[in-house]
Amino acid sequence: MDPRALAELIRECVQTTLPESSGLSSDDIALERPKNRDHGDWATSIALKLAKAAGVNPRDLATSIASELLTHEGIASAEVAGPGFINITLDAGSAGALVKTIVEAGEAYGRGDELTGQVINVEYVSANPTGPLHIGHTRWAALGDSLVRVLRAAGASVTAEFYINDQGVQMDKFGQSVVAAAEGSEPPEDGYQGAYIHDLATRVLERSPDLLSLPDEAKVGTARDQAYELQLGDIRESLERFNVHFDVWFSERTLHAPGSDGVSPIDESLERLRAGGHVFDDDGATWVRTTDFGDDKDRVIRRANGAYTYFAADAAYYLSKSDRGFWKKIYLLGADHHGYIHRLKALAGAAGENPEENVEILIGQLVSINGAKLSKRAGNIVELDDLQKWLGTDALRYSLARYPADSPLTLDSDILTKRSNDNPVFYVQYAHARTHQVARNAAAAGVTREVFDPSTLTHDTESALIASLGDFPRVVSQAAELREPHRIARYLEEVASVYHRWYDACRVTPLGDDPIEAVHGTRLWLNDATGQVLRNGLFLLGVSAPERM
RNA sequence: GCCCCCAUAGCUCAGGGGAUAGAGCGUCUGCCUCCGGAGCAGAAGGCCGUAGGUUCGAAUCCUACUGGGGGCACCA
Repeated sequence: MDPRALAELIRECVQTTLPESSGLSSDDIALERPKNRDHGDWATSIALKLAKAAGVNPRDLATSIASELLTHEGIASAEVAGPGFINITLDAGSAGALVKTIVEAGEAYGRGDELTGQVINVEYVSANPTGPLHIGHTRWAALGDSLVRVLRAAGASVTAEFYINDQGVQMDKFGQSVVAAAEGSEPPEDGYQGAYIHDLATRVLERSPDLLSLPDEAKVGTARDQAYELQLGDIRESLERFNVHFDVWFSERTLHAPGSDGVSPIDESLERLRAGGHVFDDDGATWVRTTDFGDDKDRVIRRANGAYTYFAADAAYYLSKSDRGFWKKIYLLGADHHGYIHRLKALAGAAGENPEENVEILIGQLVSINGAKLSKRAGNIVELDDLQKWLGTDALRYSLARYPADSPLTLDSDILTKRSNDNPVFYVQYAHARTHQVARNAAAAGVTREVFDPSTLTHDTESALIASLGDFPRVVSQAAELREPHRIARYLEEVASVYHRWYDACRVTPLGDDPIEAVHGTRLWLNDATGQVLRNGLFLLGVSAPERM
C-alpha cells in the first residue's frame, strides 16, 4: 500500500467515525513517517487536528479511528500514542507490494501530475556574455537545472531560458577591452581584464585579421560582436559540459531591434503598458507607476534623452514571456538582485497579470569555496570550468544542489574531493553501484526475480527500506511545489543509508551452500527497486548513477 | 534611513506546527571466514541568537531586539 492509498483509507475511516468530517479529502490527512521506527511505518495527527472542532477528546477520537483502521486489510497495527497520534504499521505483504510497483514503473516512479497543465518558464544564470561563468553562476546553473527537472517530474511543462544581456554600455566596454588587448594598449576604465580577454583578442584576430585597420567605431563593434559570439559559445559549452541544458537563449538585442514597421518590441511594450494606464510623463522622462503594485518607487522606463532604461528591456522581456504562453515565470536571481522583486512583480501587475501567481522570484545567497584557486585567466574569480575540472561534475552539481538556495554556502573542497562517505555524493553513488553489484552477484548465484513474495520481507531494515522508497513520489512533489531541489539530495542520502543498513543485515545471495528461497528472489526485487529510486533521484539532480565505481 | 536573506552540536549544514531536535566531519569504542569495510553498530557533544506572542503543542508561525551577509541609479 502506498501513502496515497493509506491516506485515502484513513480518510474513509475518519469519515466513518466522524460523519461531520465529510468535507475532508485525502490530501488533508497529514501522514508522516515517524522519526522513531518503533512508532510504526506511518503516523497521523488527524485526530488532534479534528478533535477541537468536533468537540471531542482527541485520544478518544484517535482510538475510534484506529479501531476502524484495524478492520481493513493490510493494516498490521494501529495504536494511539501521546496526545492522539495514530501510529500505523502495515503488514509485510501490503507494504512490500510497493517494491514490485517501483521496479515495474522504472524511470516513471516518482513522477507525478501535481503540476500538469502548468506552463512554466524558468530563467536562470543569465550571465553577461563578457566573461566566463564564475562560482555564483555555477550555483544557479546546478540549482536551476535541477529545479527544471523536478518541475517536469511533477508534470509541469517547463522551458529553461537564459537571458543574454548583450546590449548596452557594458558590451561596448567589452569590445573596447578586446581591442585594447589586440593593440596592446591600456584597457578602458572599468573595462574587462584578465588573460581571457587576450585569448579572445587572439581568436578575434584570427577571424578578422584586418580588425586593427578598421575605423575606430567599426573596430570596436567588430571586436565586440566577434568576442561576444566566442564568449557566449564558451559559456554554452561550459554549461553543456556541466550537464545543464537551456531550451531558449534569449538575446536582449532582439528587444531593441526595430521590426519591419520600425517598431521594436520595447516600443511596443511601452505602448501596451501605457494603454493599461500605468505610464506617465514627468520631468521629460517616461515612468511606470510601479508603486501601484508595491514597488517602493516609480521606475523610469525612458530617459529624458529618449534612451530606454534597463527596466524597459525587463518589461519587454516579461511581456515576451507572457506572449509566448508562459503562465508562470520563475526567476532565479542572486542576492544582489533582490531589489528586482518588487519591480518584476509590478511589471506583472502593470501587464494585467497577477503578481502573486504569475511571477516567482527565487533569491539565492552567496556561495564560496574553501581552498579554491582564483582564476588568473579571468581575473581573480573562481571559474566554473576550473571547479569542474577540480571536483568533477557530479561532486560539484550534487554539493551545490544539496543546500537550499536561501542560505549562504561555503563549500569545503577537502570533503568534495574525498571518495568516502564524508562526501555525500559518493555515499549515494556508492549505494547505487552496490545495488548493481548485488544484482550481479545474485545472477551469478542463480537468484532470479521469478519469485516475488513480499510477506517474506519481515526484517526491520526491510520495512524501513520499503517505507523509505515509498516516500519518493511525495518528496519529488514537495521539491517541485516548494522549488527546493535540495530535498531530493537529502532524501537520497536517507535511502542510501537505509539501504546500506539493510545490506548489512539481509543477504540477497544465500550463504555458502544454503538453498535459494523465496526471500532471496524477493530481496532482489527490493534491491533493484532501491537502485531504481536512487537512479531516478540522481537524474533529477543531474548527477550520474554509475553501475560500478 | 529603508528593504531582502540568515542565526540549530567544536565545523559544514538538514529539519515547510507534532512524540526523545538530526546527518556528515572531528573526538572516543566496537564489527572484515563468504553479496564491495568506498560499509555497518555504538558513545560523547544542544538554554535551536535574545525577549515576548499565537497554539492542545513552536527550531518551525507573528512582533521587537541583537549579531552577520546582501541590496537600495534617468548604470547595465
